[in-house]
Amino acid sequence: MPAALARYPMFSGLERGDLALLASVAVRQRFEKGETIFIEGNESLGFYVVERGRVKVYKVSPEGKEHILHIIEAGFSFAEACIFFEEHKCPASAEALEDTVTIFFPRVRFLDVLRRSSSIAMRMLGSMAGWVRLMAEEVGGLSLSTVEGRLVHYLFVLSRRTKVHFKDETVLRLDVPKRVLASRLGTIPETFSRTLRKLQTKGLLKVERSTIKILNASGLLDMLE
Amino acid sequence: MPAALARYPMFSGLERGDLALLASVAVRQRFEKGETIFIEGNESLGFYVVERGRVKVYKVSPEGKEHILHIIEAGFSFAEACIFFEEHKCPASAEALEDTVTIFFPRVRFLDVLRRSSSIAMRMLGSMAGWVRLMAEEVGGLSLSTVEGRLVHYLFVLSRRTKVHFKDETVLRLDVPKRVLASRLGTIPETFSRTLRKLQTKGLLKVERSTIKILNASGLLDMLE
DNA sequence: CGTAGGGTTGAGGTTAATCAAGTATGGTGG
DNA sequence: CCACCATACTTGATTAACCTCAACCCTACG
Repeated sequence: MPAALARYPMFSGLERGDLALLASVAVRQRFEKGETIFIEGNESLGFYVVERGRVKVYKVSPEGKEHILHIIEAGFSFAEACIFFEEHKCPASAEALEDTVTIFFPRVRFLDVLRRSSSIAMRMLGSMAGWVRLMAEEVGGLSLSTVEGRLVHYLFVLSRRTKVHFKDETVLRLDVPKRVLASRLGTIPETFSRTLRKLQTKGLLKVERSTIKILNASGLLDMLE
Repeated sequence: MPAALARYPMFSGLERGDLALLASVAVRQRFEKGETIFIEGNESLGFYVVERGRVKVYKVSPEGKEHILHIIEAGFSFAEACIFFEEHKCPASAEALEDTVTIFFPRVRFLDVLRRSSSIAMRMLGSMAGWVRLMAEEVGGLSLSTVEGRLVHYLFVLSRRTKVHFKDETVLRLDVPKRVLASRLGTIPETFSRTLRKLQTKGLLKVERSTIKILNASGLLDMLE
């Protein structure tokens, strides 16, 4: 396991000893598609790195509506912050979007690891900082933009993540059901559908099932600025 | 200076040696009311603890509208996360809301401090985790609530911060101009004003200048659930 | 007394949620 | 292969929230 941990961005480049230390507390966990990993308000037990599969982190409003904060792809971590809260209560819930394998680091033992290795602590700081930035952008985006703007922004980010250039004729594949995407963008499937159609009507892109072809990249990007 | 640092929640209870280490890199900085501390996109130079005064952290939308993410009160820190970003670019801007004194920790020297003291690193992790939680709540609140809900929530948080009980006849003092509050709640002064009036019409509270008297605490709290 | 800034109010338009109904799509059992 | 159903998605009509713009009020202050 130690060497395997180095494959994850969060741990890559760490010394052998650090990796061994991490491995000594790591536990592999499996979740079926749709299975709950933890629920908002419950005690945080530790943090997770996704080895295979995909996880959604979400909050539920008082009225019962679900809003997805993040979709965690294989290779990335989540729930780091929870282990540092005084009452270690999770501020959100997590559920496997597909059959998923995670590497789990139990809270108390992992806190001890952090105290012992400043290299690992620094990685953790970097990882948490990434979350802060992401959420800062999220807050900015949510409060300042329309659904249309958020959707275009999502497509742009998606293209970077899949490492394709965002230009005319580029074809993007929506990797999650549209209703999940709608929740991710803070809206509902109906509005999502209509927004996609509007962009299509304007000739900016073409939708076919779950693939989207960019027809006018500069036109789309103009909407972000 | 070392002993003085222990007054801040972030550093309280640290050993003498850690405090000395911190003090050796700390620098006191002064900002006039309205003065910019840093601007989104610029390189992060370090992180700050507010000794006196108040600071707003905000983002500006493409259309030029400002949205305040946080108001940092005396005693609290901000911009921790920025020093860990690869390109260390600030994801938001900061400006003094009044004459302000900060304790500034330069990035490179502070990173060295973190490597040397795991106690300080753990404090830093705790502090960043606090930001993650705050922003998670913010995202939840922004996307799931109406202005009315956010306003009531703000009043509730304000009462906790000023350590008064949130019940009938409680008088709260808005400690920032209403237009700042509007921005903090992700709206504009007009809507803010109307929302306040609506709550008043419903007999839930009474507004006089910048003080608010709670008339029906349970009625207000019902709106959050 | 005039002006400026913060705040409030009104009319009108836009965005997006809700409710209700319709159209694929993809199994599953016969 | 087809009838059936469940689920995902789409579309339309209606409604509520809230932003925009424009005007107005009030207090402070020269």
